[in-house]
Amino acid sequence: MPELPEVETVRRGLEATVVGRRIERVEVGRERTVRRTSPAAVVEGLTGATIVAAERRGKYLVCPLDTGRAVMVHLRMSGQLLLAPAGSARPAHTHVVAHLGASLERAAEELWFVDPRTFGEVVVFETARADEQVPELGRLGIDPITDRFDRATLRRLVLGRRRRMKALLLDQHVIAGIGNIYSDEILHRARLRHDRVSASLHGREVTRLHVAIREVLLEAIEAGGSTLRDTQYVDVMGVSGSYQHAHRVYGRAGQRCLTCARGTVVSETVGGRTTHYCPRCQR
DNA sequence: AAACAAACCTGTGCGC
DNA sequence: TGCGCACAGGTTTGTT
Repeated sequence: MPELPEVETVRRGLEATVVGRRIERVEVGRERTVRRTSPAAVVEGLTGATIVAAERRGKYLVCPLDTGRAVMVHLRMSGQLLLAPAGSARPAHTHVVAHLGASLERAAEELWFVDPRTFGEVVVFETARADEQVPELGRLGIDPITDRFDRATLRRLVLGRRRRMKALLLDQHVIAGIGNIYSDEILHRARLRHDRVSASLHGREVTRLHVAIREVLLEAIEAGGSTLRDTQYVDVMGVSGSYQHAHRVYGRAGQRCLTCARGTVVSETVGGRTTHYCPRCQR
């Protein structure tokens, strides 16, 4: 479910609400969620620690603690982090609960990790040993909303290999954070077909792609992400995003292309993922 | 090197 | 209304 814009929205929510607060108590209700280590490791690693920051790397959330450790959370398909008043009734599939002490601004609260499909993960790791304990963080590609992601960098990433463009955008080792919704939206804005071979892109196409990646992701963050009809994705306050109303191809199969007004949006399965595009204005 | 399928799970929406 | 099936935002692993 959540891609870079949704994870960034969650990160901002955490930054505004839980940074600086102490974790007083932790409950782990589902072993699978902490499968990397163990329930005891997560309880012991979090209890008594103060959250120092809320960071994002691609689709991963990382919160450094004041203990030399950090907690990594990946929401995968159906994970949510929700903030609630202490003692609130928990929704089904609440697998981890962190009890947060009161701060000057906020009363005592609970931070819930809710995840029906249980693909999501919570890992407490030692910052100094991140390479061995959370190796995937070190393998992530460049984050596309940072200043380092300039046109020259993208050009090198695209022209240096022969990958179909959609597969390239989805590869977290190349660019970190783009998933199925935003790859379709980005390629549509860049007017590129999903099956274009990366090394075949011309200079102007690289420029269009660079602009499209940044614009789509930044606009989606501005809108608080995309919440599809199953409302799986919400921010830490339980609020839905609104970028789904700005989608131009995702979920619009059979409908008129909003950009060229003449083509019809097509949906087909590519590499196991549903792919939407306009065959008329994407080449 | 790159493409593909399967695996991990549960919930929802659709057709009949 | 109920049932069964296809499908879903991600990532890793193993095979072609």
